[in-house]
Amino acid sequence: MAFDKKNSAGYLANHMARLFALGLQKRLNPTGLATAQFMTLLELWNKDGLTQKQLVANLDVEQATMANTLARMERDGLVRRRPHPADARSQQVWLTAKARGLREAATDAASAQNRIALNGLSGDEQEVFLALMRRVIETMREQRDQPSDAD
Amino acid sequence: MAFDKKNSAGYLANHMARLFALGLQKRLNPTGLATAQFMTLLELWNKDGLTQKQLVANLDVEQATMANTLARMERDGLVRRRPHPADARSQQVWLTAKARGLREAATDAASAQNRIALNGLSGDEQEVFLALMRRVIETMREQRDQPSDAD
DNA sequence: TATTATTGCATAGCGTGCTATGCAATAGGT
DNA sequence: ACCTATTGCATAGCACGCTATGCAATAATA
Repeated sequence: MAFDKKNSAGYLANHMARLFALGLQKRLNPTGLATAQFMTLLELWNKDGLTQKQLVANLDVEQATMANTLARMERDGLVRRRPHPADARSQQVWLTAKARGLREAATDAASAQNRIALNGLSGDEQEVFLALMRRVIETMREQRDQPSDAD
Repeated sequence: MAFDKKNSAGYLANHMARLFALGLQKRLNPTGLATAQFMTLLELWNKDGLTQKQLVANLDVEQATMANTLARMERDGLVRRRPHPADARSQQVWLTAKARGLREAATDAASAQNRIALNGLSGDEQEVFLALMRRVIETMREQRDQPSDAD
């Protein structure tokens, strides 16, 4: 029996994530935000002045990825980076007024995308679906963080 | 109530897909394949000599994305593109012996990644999970393909 | 048949993810 | 105090997704 993509969790996850990203991208268009910028803003709206290291930990992306995202956000006038008062290696990331003003429109866009994507599922099914994704994510994170057979 | 990423299907889908991609990438390393190359090979192992247009339709990616993936695959000696006998605009994509020889190792790698990712779910839960993803994908595809308010 | 529209593909440019690497600042060990 | 480790970040290079655009071949139409 050949490998069947329609029964492959990874294949479906990739396809689904691409569709989510496209939909969100389109809905975020009026705000001028890109998807990774929105993800980062979610953290900063919640707590301003985080360091790059904290953002990396919260969002589970690589440090280099976050450095580039922050550079684009600074270019676009969404954040400013200021030296950390206690550690000259580190910087704190602070929102601009512009970024603070985009919160409602952006979260509305994301909520709309989620609502529409899950439109075909009952309330119970939606809960089950989120819970299953959280469990699969946790499994893969543990797997990743346990090299088990390090050289 | 603030937007909560842990209850956002899109956020979870993105995180999950990144973890799947990383895991698959690592397992595919011995074969030298990249993830999009593997996805494309899945189609060609099943039916050789497809056109770029057919690959685009089967994998639901943009034409330009597939053109670049095929260029990298040709560079890596996985496929050759030959003119279509009936339409000079089109090309057929043919596997090399090298690509044919990678089938088992690559599909084993993907199966292992899927197995480990779903390790924490019961057999029933795995079926439910796949079915829910398929439904959400279908919902978003329909949404995307219905511009509804075209200009 | 000549003109126009469509189709199939390539290329450019960019966002977002990764690994690998380098550098400056801090922390630790002698 | 010095030397070495580690830590925080930036940069380079690449894969892979997207949109926008251009070109050549085919199809459709007047």
